[in-house]
Amino acid sequence: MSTDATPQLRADARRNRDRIINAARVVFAERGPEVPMEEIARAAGVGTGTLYRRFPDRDSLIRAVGQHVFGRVLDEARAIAARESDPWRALTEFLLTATDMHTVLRLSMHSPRAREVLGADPELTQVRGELLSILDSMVRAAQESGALRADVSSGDIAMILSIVLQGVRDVPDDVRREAPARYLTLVLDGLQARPGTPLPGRPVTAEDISMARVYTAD
Amino acid sequence: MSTDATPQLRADARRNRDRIINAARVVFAERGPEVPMEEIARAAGVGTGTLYRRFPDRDSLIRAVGQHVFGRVLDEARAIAARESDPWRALTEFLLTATDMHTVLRLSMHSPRAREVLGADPELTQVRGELLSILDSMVRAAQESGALRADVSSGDIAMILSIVLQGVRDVPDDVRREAPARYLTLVLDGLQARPGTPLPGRPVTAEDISMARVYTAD
Amino acid sequence: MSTDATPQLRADARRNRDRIINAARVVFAERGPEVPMEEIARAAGVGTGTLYRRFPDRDSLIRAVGQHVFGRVLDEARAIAARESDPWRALTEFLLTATDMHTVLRLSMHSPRAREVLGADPELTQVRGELLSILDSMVRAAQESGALRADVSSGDIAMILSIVLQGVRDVPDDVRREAPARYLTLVLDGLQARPGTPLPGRPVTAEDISMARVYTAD
Amino acid sequence: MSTDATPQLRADARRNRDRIINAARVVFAERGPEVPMEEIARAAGVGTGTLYRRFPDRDSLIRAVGQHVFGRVLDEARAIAARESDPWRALTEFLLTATDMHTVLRLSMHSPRAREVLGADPELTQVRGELLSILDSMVRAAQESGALRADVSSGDIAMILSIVLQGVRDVPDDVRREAPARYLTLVLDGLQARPGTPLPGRPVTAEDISMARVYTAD
DNA sequence: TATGAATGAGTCTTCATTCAT
DNA sequence: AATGAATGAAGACTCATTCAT
Repeated sequence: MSTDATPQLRADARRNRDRIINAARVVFAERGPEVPMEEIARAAGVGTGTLYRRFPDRDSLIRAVGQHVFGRVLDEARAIAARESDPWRALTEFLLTATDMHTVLRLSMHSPRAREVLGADPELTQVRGELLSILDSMVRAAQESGALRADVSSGDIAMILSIVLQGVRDVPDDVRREAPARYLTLVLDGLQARPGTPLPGRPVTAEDISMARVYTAD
Repeated sequence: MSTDATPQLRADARRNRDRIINAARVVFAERGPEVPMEEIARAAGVGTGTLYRRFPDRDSLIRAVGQHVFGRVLDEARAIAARESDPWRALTEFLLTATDMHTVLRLSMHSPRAREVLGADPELTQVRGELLSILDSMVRAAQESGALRADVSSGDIAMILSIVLQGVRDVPDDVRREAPARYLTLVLDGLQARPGTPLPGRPVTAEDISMARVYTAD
Repeated sequence: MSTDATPQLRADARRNRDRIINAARVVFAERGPEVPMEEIARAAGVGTGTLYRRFPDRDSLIRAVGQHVFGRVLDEARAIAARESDPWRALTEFLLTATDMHTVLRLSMHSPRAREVLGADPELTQVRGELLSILDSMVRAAQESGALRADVSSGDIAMILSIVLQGVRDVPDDVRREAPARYLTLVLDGLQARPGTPLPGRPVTAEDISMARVYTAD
Repeated sequence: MSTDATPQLRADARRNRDRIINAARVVFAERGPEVPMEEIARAAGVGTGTLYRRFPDRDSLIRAVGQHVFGRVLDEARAIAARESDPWRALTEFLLTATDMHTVLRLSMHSPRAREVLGADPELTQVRGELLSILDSMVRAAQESGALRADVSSGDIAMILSIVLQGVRDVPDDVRREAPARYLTLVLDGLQARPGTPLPGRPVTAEDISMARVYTAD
């Protein structure tokens, strides 16, 4: 975990904090970010009072969940960048790994409320920046190696990832589980097209989306 | 418009109904499907009493918006099917047209609540069925013509469409406007790959998603 | 009534507004300014929703009660100033009238909360300013006529009034009812003492208490 | 100190108890008697657990503060009665001393809650009784000596004291500090008026206020 | 014993829906 | 028929008090 803003905490309090974040992650995913706080408390096995002691309001809980998840993605991105020398494989692996890891986030973060809150969090903004910077390196390397078409930029990739991560619902379980990887693979084929169909619009750079929430396309 | 559940209505009442649906479409898009009803009434320029006379509760308003938008997509799909003889062009055009037409819907329908309501509406279910059937014909024809790779099915296409329609936020205006067409084009390149990378999972058929809400991947 | 910030209101809404202010005046007096809002609503014979529609939070209700009561005192002060030519009688009458009229306020306004809220209200600040200015004229005239000792100023009078208006509790009803007039009369005797005992401290002017809440000494 | 309900206590526990009472006295004065218990604990430099070990609930803490302060007034009253032979000077000195000593109490005790709790405490009732009895002697002696007007009784004096002790706020510091002595002096001048203006109401006796809380006119 | 974490009842406040005007 | 006021149930949040560390 890359981010950790809570220095010292009694062992039991620490444990509760973790349980709450995990419960919130799951419950937000299932019921949206407006679920009654009591539901989250119940899922975490604590009283509402404990929930509020740890997170003084809903927004701060949303922030904590966001930081938790983004921190994990960042760790993963760093590991892949360090380990994988082939540029196309690094990019591919990163996208698929992120997909695999964060089925959750794509569900958690759908709401104007969540977007606003996360967008205003400086800690999260920084993590997102680092993530984009790693992605940018991967994209450039893959283009230099000739594996990736030239008319896209790292912002495009981030957006595609975020879009695909939205996921689908109300389909058979196996379909839902496979969907992100399946459609990401399809897009990756499109990204290798040489020459591909001319793309409408212009390449979207990392700067373009520095104001965006990478994984929260909506 | 294909669907219309409210046959006779005085002219002014009719006008109110339309204003409300349009206001709701916009306000749902901007503020999510949980906006206070009063806000919708205000946007429509009517009192809450009038809103409730026309739509007895929030769900019925959500349904009406859904029917309105789906109806327009269906009309368009029929027109394209009738007009376009080249299968790949028909498919492409349909997807891009749907993209263009429904920036709105993708914003409106993100919530467990909306999903449930729309999923339970028989009228909407039927429209969706017709839409899927048209899409299915287009997909088969495109595969027979050799333009479309064989390891996907019409359910895949519907899901991809629904995913891309989710759209993005917090990016420059031109980027947001172009995003659906841009990434759909990219996917279409992937869909033409011969041979493409083997896709994980299995083809998703129209049956698979008959329980799904095509445009509400969330 | 001197202050009225609420222009047009449907007849029934107006009636409810008045009932709420009156109920709040009484209930604040009896139970302090932290009574559950529901209690006030019940006393006014309305639902909590109505209460909140009219006064979006507790503070705005406190403000409304304060304005209501102060407005009535101001009206009375003006009437006395216009009617009474003898300076000492004017002062005396004003103090006793205020006493008589506002048994209520002295009970309503005891709390840091109430003080803060009322102190921050510009409308109320202005009414208080006018009141002080009228009182100041009365005090100067009474001193010029020789009826009032010279070592006090209008701020002193306002403070004394506010102190006496605090009232007492847990005493027989007749005692409580008479207390303000009785002790004010006693003070008035002290105010006529020529020469009186030298007073510790210095005369308190209207400026000194322009930051104070005249009737809310604590 | 006249009253002490907690005989044996380890030195450090004793120290904690005192710190808590003093902190409560101050914090009640500043923030009213409904301040969160945690705030009092913090001001005393202890944990809430310690606070509750010493005082099982808020009421018992209010009682302890009341006993503490009243005890000190009683000690003072006894000393004055023993030391001062001139009746008017004894009365005057007592009133001004009480004023000087208890700026605090007048702030602490403004709330229905506090009143009720203190009124129900037998220990406090007894202290108050002794205090009234001393005051009664002083009043009678002063009237017999001719220094004090005859149309008042000891209950009046107690009430006046309690009223003046309420104090004022939001005025310059020097004014607030001097206010009780200044206005008590004014009243004392009124109390010497021979003949004074006829007072409305009737003399208030010690019996009349035996149910009252001397210092808690509110 | 001192601490501060956990609990949950009590209030405040919002807003979907009903109803008087 | 249209309006906007009234209602009250639902959910957020606070804090007195209890309890594990």
